[in-house]
Amino acid sequence: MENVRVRFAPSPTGPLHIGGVRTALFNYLFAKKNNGTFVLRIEDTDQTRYVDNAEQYIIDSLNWCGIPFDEGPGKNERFGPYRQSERKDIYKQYAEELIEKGMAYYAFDTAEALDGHRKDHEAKGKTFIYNWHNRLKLTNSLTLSAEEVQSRIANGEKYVVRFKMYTPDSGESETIEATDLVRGNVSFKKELLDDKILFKNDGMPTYHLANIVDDHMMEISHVIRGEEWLPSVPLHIALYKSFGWDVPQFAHLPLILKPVGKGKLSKRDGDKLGFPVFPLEYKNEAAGEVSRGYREDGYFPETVVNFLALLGWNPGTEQELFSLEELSSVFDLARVNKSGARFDPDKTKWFNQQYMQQKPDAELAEAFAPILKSHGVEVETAYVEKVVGLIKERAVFVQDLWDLGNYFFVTPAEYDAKASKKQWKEGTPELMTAFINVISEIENYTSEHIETVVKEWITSNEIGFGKVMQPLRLSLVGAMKGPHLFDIAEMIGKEETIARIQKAIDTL
RNA sequence: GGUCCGUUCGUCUAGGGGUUAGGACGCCAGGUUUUCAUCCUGGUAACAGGGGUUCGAUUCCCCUACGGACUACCA
Repeated sequence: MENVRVRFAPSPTGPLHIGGVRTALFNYLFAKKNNGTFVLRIEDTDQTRYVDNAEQYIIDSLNWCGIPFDEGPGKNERFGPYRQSERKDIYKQYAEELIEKGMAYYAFDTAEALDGHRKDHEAKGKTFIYNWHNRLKLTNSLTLSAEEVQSRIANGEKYVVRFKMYTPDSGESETIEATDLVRGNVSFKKELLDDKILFKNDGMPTYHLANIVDDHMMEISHVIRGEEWLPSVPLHIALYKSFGWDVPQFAHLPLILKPVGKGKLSKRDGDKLGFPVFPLEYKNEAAGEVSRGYREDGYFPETVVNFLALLGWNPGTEQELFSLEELSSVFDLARVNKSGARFDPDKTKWFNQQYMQQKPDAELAEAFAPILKSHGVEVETAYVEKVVGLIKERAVFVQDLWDLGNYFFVTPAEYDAKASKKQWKEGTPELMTAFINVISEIENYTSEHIETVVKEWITSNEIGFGKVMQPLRLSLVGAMKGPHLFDIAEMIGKEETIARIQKAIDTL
């Protein structure tokens, strides 16, 4: 494909939702697959919803996921600026161009007046649409004289610019056909479409105008975005054609739905069901709220990328674990699903567990270090790495490591009640006391050697493995869990082994 | 209400005119591990409904139902 340029164009109105991250990811993958360019454009035309730190949050999120933009604010500004608020002056001339061509018009109707019309129609069981049906009954440059329009504008009266979507009997086609790379052919009847506002009375363009002007100027070849934009495709196509511009290819991605119930995934679902819906933790200073993030919850960026990629897309093979590089080479819009995908928190955990197993011990040990520190544990990195190697197969998150392996660092403070009752029976204290003597004699205190000696002792004394091993595990670990017992013994050392057994005898 | 889009195990999905409808997550059972987990093996479970077309439909067409998006001077 020649010169693929795609863009991710979020609105800085708050933290980037996981669905937005997926849109960004699919754009990124499509760009990489086709040797294209991934552009970030900030669509901040709504001044009332602007949130100050949102843009930085978006950029940080993309970077954390490992899908940085090639071109955007402050980076390779070939077609900059990339914030629509900084491109404000560009849009007005295009709105005016359309007016001159007779394809758009000034409208002076107030929001209140329009609201009134909508309510009146609703009361009669009809729907008010500002289009060919009504436009000649309203206050605009189609119904007002040129002088009147000029004087109103000269007097500073607020106005908007509306697009003349369709006029019956004008010889134009009655439908707009579009080809969507995900959905195939879609068709819209123009007579049902409304005369969308292109330019707002605050001097800012609406999304629709700014979007197509920028996509054209930035030479965007493929528009890959959420399904919520599908209904505006006819407007956008009409707009491109009005300007005489090439229409980019469209691909509308299916939505990500709630794990249970109706509708699309929202922040509330995360709060309710206990999983993040944002890539990074987000603090809303104004509301005094903190939204959890995948990063802070212990998910790896690889996990997030992997599960997001498989939400609405599949490779057509049975492979499920993909690195970003692999995705970049196999991704294909033709294999994107049409229907919405329910989000499954369980499966995301499974992905994290898979990546946990793949991660080198050194990397996990580094991530584990702050947690150890918070528990007042300070040990050599090499020791932590060994521990991590022994217990990571039980972990889903880095923070699980402490619960799974604290006994490698501290003496058990208490013993699992159920296990104690079951494993610590009459005669056990005496047996364990004798066992201490056996341990004390061992010179070469390695896992393998301890095992040989202990097994020999158990066999020759006809004691039974369970009678020794179970209480021993309880003594060393405090519960019936953990890796190979003699590995633990070696790790904590002979003295500590003996001390723990003695403590168990004294306590239980 | 209107417009547009969609519908295969509980969930993510493969498949596609003749298949024992495949995989993954979850769940259940067994095995391994003298513990737990991992791992292995097996099991559970689906073509929304009704009409066509056809020798034959889950697959193609239509209708219905259901789900979703949009219907702002928000994106």
